[in-house]
Amino acid sequence: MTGMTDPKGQVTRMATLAEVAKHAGVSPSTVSYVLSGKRSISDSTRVRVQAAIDALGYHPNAGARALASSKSHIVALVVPLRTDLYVPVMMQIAIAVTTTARQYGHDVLLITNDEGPDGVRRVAGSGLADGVILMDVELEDERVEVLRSQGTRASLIGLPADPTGLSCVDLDFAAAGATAADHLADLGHREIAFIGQSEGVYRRHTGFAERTLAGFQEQCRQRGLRAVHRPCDASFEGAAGVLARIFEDRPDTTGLVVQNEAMIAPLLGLLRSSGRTVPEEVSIVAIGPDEPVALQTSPRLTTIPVPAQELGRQAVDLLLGPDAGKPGVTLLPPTLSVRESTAPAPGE
Amino acid sequence: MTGMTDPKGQVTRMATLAEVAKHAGVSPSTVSYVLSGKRSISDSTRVRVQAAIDALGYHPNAGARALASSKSHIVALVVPLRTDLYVPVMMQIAIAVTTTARQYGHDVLLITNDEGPDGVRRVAGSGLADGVILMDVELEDERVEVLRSQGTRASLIGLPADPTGLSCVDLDFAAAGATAADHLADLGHREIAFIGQSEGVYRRHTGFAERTLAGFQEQCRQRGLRAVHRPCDASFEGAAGVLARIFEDRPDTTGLVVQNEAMIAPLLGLLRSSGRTVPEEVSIVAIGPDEPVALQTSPRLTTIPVPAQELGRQAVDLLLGPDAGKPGVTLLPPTLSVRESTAPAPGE
DNA sequence: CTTCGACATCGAAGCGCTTCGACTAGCTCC
DNA sequence: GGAGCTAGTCGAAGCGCTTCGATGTCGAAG
Repeated sequence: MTGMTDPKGQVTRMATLAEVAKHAGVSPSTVSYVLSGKRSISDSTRVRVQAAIDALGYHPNAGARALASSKSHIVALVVPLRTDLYVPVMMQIAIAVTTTARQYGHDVLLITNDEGPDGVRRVAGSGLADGVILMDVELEDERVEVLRSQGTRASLIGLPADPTGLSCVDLDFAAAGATAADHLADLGHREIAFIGQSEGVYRRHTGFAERTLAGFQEQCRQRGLRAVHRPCDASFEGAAGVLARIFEDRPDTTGLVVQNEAMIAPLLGLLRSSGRTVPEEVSIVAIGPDEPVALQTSPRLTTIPVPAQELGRQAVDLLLGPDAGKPGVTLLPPTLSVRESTAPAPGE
Repeated sequence: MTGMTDPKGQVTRMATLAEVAKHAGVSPSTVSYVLSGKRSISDSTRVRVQAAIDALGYHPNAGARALASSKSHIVALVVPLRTDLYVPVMMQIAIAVTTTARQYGHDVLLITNDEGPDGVRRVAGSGLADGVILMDVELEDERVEVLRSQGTRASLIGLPADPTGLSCVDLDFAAAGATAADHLADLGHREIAFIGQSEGVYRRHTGFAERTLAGFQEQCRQRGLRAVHRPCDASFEGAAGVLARIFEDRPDTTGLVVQNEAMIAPLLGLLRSSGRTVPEEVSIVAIGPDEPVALQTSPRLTTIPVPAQELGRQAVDLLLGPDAGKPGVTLLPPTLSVRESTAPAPGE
């Protein structure tokens, strides 16, 4: 950041507020108040100051501003390093967070989880960020403890075991699981299978996977469906093995609920090549993928999408919005987009 | 950032360097030199200061540090909003950039392109970032002009039309296109098709697409292959249409080069259901996807991967490394991973 | 015609850090 | 034995901004 080049190509020092003040013939504090609007300013001076700002190409210095006001106007977004969760959804959330934060005049600092809880400590402790948004929250999450003990402003995308005192937002995955079961039950399916995330995800107690499963199983019970759950690794072989086992164990299975976005394409391929048509013989509900993926397949998928954009937006609102800091859990209701991968059970 | 809670749960103000100095019985400047290592310090004081730091849980204040040193230790990463480029690759780059930057003691600020060139102007002009990394660089890119005129430290992932004075790194896409052609030629294919990005990508003159195509076509000419190029939208119908047209126009086509990651799965599905086996009847080389995708398909894909991780790492090295600031273009040589989607042409 | 508040502006005191001399020992070297 | 070092430390001057009184003006209220 050496400075700007003037029309002659000379590098000039960056303009300061004091210079703007001199150029406009007012005191520095007046310029500051013009910028912040924290005190009333006459139209005439406001115009003059604005002109000076434009003339000098002035940008307030972020460091100085942060020091003086002890507000950095930065939020930290902690993203998982892992690649076993659906990447496009992460990206969508990250982008939604960034654009929403900009609307509050904030920027977003990207923190990867390889620093673990220390990343949060560092960023909050140094005043680099005014607040923290955590993605991929686990049930027992060290980072959450750090946030609590530092009194850091934060909002979580996902639910820890104990959300006391925290702002959280997430899809209501239990309801999503139940909705999927309901949809298949309504179509007359009686024997269905749930193809989930890889074992590791369940072992890590990433809440969403367990909540989905619980909601699904409970609803199956209530609707009298026979259901099995199969974790599934993100590989073609994984999908093939799981699928084969399902139809071996329960040849009459006619409905599949899939919560493993990466496996959708392989599954469809496998079903097709094993001669089972979708949706005539097997119906599929996908939990997780958003529009793009669902529409790229053939047949188009009936889905319960993760509202990535909305999650990102709300996380920022919770952090910076009018009633920021009020703890509470926001669960977004799932929506079912019925497309072409589900149909009445055979013989219905 | 209210502060820390002490063992009794009281919120305490954050420790300052001055307090650390007092606690250690030295002057503030000494503490600063301990932290920065810019002057020699006796072991005994170093130890005492370190003890004070630990005791008080001191973290230097980022804003003050930035103001005093006019270095923010932040780099801005400008990511495209668009979703028509391969998202996982972007994400991998972003993560590689972040972890590499941390090794240089820097953090990463995420800027989305919805601000356009102004985002770059703002971040550089305010001293928020020490440098900028641009992704998805277009041939004529406004942001590049801003960087030039502000004299901002920057490195680009991708190549603008005129890279004079800039540090750039990218995959050698021309070589990648040539390598793909070569591989198919070596296997005896004579009639091949290039399935590319959506028309929009070519229209925007995103350099990589054009460079790939040029390298591919040139090599086809030299090897005496008949080749056609077909842009392809990211939808199932798009893929279906393109594929149908290819085999209508040139029924003897036996090789496909695909530079459109999202379309790989649909294409494989379509080929299978149209009764063309891969690789016995049709060989496929994919340019772009990295490991995960290539291994999730069946058959596993022969690919020329985009070395996302390496691109991210090098972009940061170019920005912060030992000989930062030296302009120049780094083109990474493509690698061909031969897997199961390519085989000798039928009848060879 | 005072008195009071609202409005508009200024001055100065920091915010917490870096950094540049300056200073003190304790050496070496001739 | 004084000149010239180097290593180790300190003090003070900012970096560019925000913010809190203080000050001056003017019209409305009494």
